[in-house]
Amino acid sequence: MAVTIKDVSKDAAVSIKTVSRVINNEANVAETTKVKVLASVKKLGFKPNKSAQSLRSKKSYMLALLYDNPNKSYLADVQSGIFNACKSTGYNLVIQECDYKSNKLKKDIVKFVEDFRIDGLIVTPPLSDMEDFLQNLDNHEIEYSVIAPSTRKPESLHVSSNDYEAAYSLTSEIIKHGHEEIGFIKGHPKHSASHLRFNGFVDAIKNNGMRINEHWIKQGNFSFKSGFDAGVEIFHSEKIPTAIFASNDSMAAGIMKSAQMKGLKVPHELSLAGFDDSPIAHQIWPALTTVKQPVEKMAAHAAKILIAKFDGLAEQTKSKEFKSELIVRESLKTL
Amino acid sequence: MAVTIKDVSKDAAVSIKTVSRVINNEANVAETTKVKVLASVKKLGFKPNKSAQSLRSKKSYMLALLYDNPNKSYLADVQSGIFNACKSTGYNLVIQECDYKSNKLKKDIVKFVEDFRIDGLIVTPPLSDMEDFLQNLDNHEIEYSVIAPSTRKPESLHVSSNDYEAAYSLTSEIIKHGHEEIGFIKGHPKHSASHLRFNGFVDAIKNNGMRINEHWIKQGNFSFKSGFDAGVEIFHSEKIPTAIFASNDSMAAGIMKSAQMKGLKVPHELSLAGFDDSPIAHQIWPALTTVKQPVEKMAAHAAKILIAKFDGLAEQTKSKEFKSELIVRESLKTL
DNA sequence: CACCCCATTGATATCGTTGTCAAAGAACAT
DNA sequence: ATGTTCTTTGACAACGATATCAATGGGGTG
Repeated sequence: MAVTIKDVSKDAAVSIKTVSRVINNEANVAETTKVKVLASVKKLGFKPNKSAQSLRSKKSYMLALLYDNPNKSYLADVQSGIFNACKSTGYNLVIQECDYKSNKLKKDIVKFVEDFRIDGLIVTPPLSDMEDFLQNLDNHEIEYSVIAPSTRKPESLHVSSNDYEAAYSLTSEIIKHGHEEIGFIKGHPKHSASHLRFNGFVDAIKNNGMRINEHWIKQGNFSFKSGFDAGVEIFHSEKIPTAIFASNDSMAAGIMKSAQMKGLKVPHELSLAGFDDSPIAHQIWPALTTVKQPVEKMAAHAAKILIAKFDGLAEQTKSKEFKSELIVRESLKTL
Repeated sequence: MAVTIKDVSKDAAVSIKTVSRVINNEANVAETTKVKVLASVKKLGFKPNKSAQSLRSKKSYMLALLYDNPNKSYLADVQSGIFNACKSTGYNLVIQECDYKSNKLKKDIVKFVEDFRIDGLIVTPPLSDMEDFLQNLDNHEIEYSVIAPSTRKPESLHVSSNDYEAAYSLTSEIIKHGHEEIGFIKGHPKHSASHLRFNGFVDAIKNNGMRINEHWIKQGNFSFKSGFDAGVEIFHSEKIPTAIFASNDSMAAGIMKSAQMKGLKVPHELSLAGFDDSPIAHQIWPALTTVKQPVEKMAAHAAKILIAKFDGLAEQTKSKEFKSELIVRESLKTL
């Protein structure tokens, strides 16, 4: 039924092995032979049988995405990016949900990789920030690529974003709008992005000669509820800030809810900013000023550098930092 | 390195083929032999090599999820459900984004299935509502399971939800809250759920002896923007309803935005209801009254019935209708 | 011209499973 | 006791690719 290498080899009048060489891009194949074989491949519509390749070559052609992140829209974007990157390469993706708090995690993942013969992992926050977890993968010689790691060893495969700079410029933007009393809601403490964003905020405040009011700095965990709770706390105090920068959009939405319940008008009485540009950022009113990261592109690149390494093309596709984009919307008012 | 059938066969002192029979649950294996083999399998931690199985048996052990639905949270839930169902079975999932409007769709999907040797498809709305598309799969003898199909042939594999009944009871609930002037935003016309929900609304209105005001019935397409636009239109007219039922939460959120921009207070001056219980439903204020469908469970079941068919267990796992749950939140006010 | 080297190619074994088919033994009917 | 059928088991081929290693031949060197 299906076209096999054998059919191609007959059509091109070469040996099976030569066809194999061509489709695997091996060296030492004469250019004329290559052209001939590729013509036959195209003519017959040949697609190598993944199972046979995998069985013989011991590669599974499967990547796994490791995540423990309740943000569905982030997950969807990451997946979408990886799938697109895989599409043309013959690799497949499986998704593996994790529990970063589990003490069996390290063992479980090693077992998972061995059981399913996964070729490589793509690791997302907060797992990407757990040094011992990554070290364990190294120890077991498991290949992986990291999205937004806390430390970026030059030899590791990773993609990162400029969280610090983005938080710095968003904060500067808020200041430019005339705000001097600004609150901040920190993200999940296990995510390195939380610290980068906070540091960006702090430095922007200081470099503008302003001071931080500790009462307006609250610990959140990226969830809507944590933002809501932080808002309730802040609005309970006698003096409230004129603007609040939340480390992500969900928390900003939470604050907005608590503000609206308190009768505070956004942005007239309180300006708000988030981070991520999740769908919710423009599905509430007023729409959130935020920072958009190219999550899909980052994820795609994370997959690409991993695959490039497998295919021996590591030189062409390297770790990279992506730039975020500031999006100013209605929730930020000029004082 | 890895444990193979051969190792197990030696340990259990039977032939390779007998081990194969046991792990595939084939008939005609003596009970004592079976026990013996399973003990060895467990002892050695044997896991069959998927590639070898696949190569020999011509099955890929891969399912594909077909979707063309911009709702990320819905997609995430569907995926999550399917992955969970696959986990214990040895099947894998690949995700395939489609364009339901493409005239090459039918051909593309057939090619996709053949190229990747996909064992079966899981089809989501709106593809699940395209009769000719499904018919084409039948013609090519491609196995599939449908989520929320418009017509439910008894012999087809599908899972459905009680959209009509849920819309009927949500509408009744709104009426019970004292509303007599109720608007409705229809969903995407290609989704059968849109019509089911609308019919449920219409019948509830009529059975309560009330009348429909055509000016308050607007066509949407499930997007936030279509809800927003519908809201703008409705609020532009001289008389506005006391409540609006949108066919999903995104559109309800869109209406809420347009209401708030118009200065209308929800729920004091306008009650709102959505459908789906997406994250946004409780991330805006006031939180939306809505209907929660067990999307994850439905998707898991869709995968299960498909896999059951492959494994010859079709009798045990059948097509099924799932019940939705009414969730009343702040956006619905008693008049 | 003889020699060696390297680029190119192919014959054959092999990956780990399942399919095919036949054999052995148990159970049952005649 | 004999033939027939059914259950249980195993030997061996096969799936479709890649790995290994040897063969071929053109080009360079002394």
